[in-house]
Amino acid sequence: MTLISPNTSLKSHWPHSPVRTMFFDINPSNGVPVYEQVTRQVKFAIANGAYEAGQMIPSVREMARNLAINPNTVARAYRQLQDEQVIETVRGSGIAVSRGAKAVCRTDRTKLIRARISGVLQEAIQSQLSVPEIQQMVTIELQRIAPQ
Amino acid sequence: MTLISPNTSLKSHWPHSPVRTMFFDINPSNGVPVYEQVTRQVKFAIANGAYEAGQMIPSVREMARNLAINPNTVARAYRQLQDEQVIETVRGSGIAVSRGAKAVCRTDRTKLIRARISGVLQEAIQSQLSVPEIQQMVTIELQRIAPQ
DNA sequence: CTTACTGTACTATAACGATAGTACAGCAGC
DNA sequence: GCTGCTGTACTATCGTTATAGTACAGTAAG
Repeated sequence: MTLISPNTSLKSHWPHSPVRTMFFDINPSNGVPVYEQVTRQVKFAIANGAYEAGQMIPSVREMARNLAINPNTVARAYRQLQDEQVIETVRGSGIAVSRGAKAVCRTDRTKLIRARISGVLQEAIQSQLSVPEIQQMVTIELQRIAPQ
Repeated sequence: MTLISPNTSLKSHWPHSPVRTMFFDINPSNGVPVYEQVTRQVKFAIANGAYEAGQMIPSVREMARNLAINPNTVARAYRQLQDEQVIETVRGSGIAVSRGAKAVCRTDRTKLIRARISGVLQEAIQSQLSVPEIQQMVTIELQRIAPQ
């Protein structure tokens, strides 16, 4: 888990939001490509309001340093986010969150999580575990992860 | 989804179980390596009793043909299962399910599914979705996958 | 013995993800 | 103008996964 603060030392062509902090968690041996983990977590951060529209996000090199990954990997993630209109580049200055980003990211977040849940449940059903067994596993694990 | 019948045309040094059928589902673009999908599903089949101890499982080449994948990939999966003592090779004849396999596979199945569920739930929590939201998603998807 | 199947062991190739390093154009601040 | 940052665009290398093809030793059945 890495602590990341949005970059506020540079001006964009939009007004800035107040400083926020965001937690990122990259797992290189996860099966999920690192660049996808980055795009996903930036989207989640925007969905949560950790990054507001117009705000600058950490530079490619800074993000790479913080996550202990290669700048090229971050650049690839940012390129993808840019293709999806989530962020806009201000050449020479940095990268800013787009205007409509929050709504898009909230939708994407729900879709992504729902798809993952669906996949796991399919796998569980296919492995011949009973529905009550699966429900119990979910309940116990959820209790363990998010107590109370 | 591919229908696979256990190979009963060959004799092993153990008595045979009656013929069973087993469903395999390989997704090449899943993020999960194909050879791992094969090992996992063979384990699940043994856990379910679809393959009993002493019974011969489909040959490398037959499995590859049925799943439309490369024989080398199947061989790699079988090698891994052999390392884990789940199957034993009878050179020239084929591959048989080991004696203690079922218990091992049942344990492994539970561990694997539990780990996947835990991972997804962690991701959901980390993405700032609320516990009730997650519970609702699980309920709905489970209902959709395994109705009634 | 011959034939046809087994598992196993290579080599080679391709695709993809990730890293390392270099380079260049644009902007901010001094 | 100079310095230091920014994004972007390469090239090269490495490891993993998957495929294709070939080869060889062992077994079963005729």
